[in-house]
Amino acid sequence: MEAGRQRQGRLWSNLKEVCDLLHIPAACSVNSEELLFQHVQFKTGQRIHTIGQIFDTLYIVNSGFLKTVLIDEFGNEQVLSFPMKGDMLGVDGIHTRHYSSEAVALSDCDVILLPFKKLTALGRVHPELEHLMYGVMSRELVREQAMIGMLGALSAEARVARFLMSLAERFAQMGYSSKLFNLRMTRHEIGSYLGLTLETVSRTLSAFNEIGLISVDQRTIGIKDPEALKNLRRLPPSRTRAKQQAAAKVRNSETALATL
Amino acid sequence: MEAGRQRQGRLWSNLKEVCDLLHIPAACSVNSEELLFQHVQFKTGQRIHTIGQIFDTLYIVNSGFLKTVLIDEFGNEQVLSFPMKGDMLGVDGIHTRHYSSEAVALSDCDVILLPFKKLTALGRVHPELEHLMYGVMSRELVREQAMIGMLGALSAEARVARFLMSLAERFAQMGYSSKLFNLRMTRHEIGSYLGLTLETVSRTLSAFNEIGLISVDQRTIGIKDPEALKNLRRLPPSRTRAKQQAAAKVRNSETALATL
DNA sequence: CGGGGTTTTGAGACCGGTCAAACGCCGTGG
DNA sequence: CCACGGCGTTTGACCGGTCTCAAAACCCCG
Repeated sequence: MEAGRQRQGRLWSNLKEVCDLLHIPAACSVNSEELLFQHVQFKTGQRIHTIGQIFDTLYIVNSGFLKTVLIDEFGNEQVLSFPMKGDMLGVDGIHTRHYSSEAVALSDCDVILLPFKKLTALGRVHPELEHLMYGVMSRELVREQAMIGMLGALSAEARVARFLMSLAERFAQMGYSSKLFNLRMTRHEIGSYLGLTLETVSRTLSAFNEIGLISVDQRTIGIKDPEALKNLRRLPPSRTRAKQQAAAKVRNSETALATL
Repeated sequence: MEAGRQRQGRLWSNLKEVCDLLHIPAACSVNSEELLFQHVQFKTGQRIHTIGQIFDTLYIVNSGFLKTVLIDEFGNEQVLSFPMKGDMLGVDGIHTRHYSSEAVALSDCDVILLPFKKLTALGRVHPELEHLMYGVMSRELVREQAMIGMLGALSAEARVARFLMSLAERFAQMGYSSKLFNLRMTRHEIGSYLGLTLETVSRTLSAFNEIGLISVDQRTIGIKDPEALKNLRRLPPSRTRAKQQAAAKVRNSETALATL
């Protein structure tokens, strides 16, 4: 079972490498050379896990691009996220012991397996690791909250603009260009992710292109005016503002944490 | 510091009571009579925590109704959830050490404080508790995923219908009537939660009332045709179905978990 | 060179948002 | 006790952003 990490070219990672991948500077007091996590490769179109499948492992993306989807009672896909390097998959399976979403590779991928049992056992020995787990799950939760906020309040154009900028940021983080990159997903998948139709996505991209905010050539996107994209908003709630700006002032008055 | 649970009428809970509240049949091997968690009361309108405030404790609702909201750069509120008995608050604060949302009491509330440090320390001693934590966070994540799916794919009527049914279920769980209950939130808050305007919410409720699906009297809602409400959908994606039903068949072919 | 999937673009319909007015509920104070 | 005012709700009329349906162009790959 103990393997030399390099067998068949990069098949195992130690704890430190996993932490680095998650962007969590875990104080690795662990001399973790001997506890290794297996890598698995997936080809484009393959599924990492499916809905209803028994949960027993979490996944971390080491390279490649995927999507996670919900499938409703009619077989309609709802895209939930586009995980890439450093993202964790499978957390939704913990609660019911079954994955509640499906993860599909949009490109050839390299994924690290984290057997959940093993992980929790380790967490008990190494508190930083446990904390790391909570942190990753919390991060995921915050991301989804932002998503809900976006779906609930922004116009189509604003959603597409933010989507592009968040992609640009991710690519920058990974060391790629944030000015020029390739979309790994179809317009349909983008639309599903953003709560829009593929036609609306396409039209919006064309419009951005016209105005000179971006350049579009099939799935190649060039970001030409990041600031404009970042600040692009539509005025879906316009009347509610005055009231809530007033409320914002009052908000800072008392936080009412009662007697602790 | 050690107190007799009944001081000032029900101010402390032990671990077992907390587990029960979360509907998690935690194998309480813990003789938890001596480790107690404090209750705190909040009056209508008070905030349990605010955005940016330093995170150090999680909360469990023991009684009452609240809302959690995001506030965007213009002061607009986006309602994220309506927590009630048994729900956990504050998980979003773990990642950045600051709460990323704000929790407000919609009625007088009784809330249990779970100091996070204390909790994780306990988790190390009692594995079931640790597992419980993961479970609750995962549950929350699944709930938000469902929310995203709803916002991304359902019509206004379907959203309102589902909202009413999910409320009915919650009330049933808590032992109240699922056929007749009071909304604790305004139309505006419902609209924000569902990604709609308050007018649309109002109109939709009126329409349901006309058709005889529900009865509406201010904030008192009577559920008259649960089945119809449960099955109510609109056909926003109609063309995409054929394709994806076909895909659903293929899906079961091979799950591609590679060589484990 | 052909064929399936993806993308673009157009024309039209409709859902849901916007703006506006009136009503009801309720606590406050004259 | 009633008048008042604030807030939440309802309802109407209108408008516009997105979806729908359709057709054509494009790309990739065999």
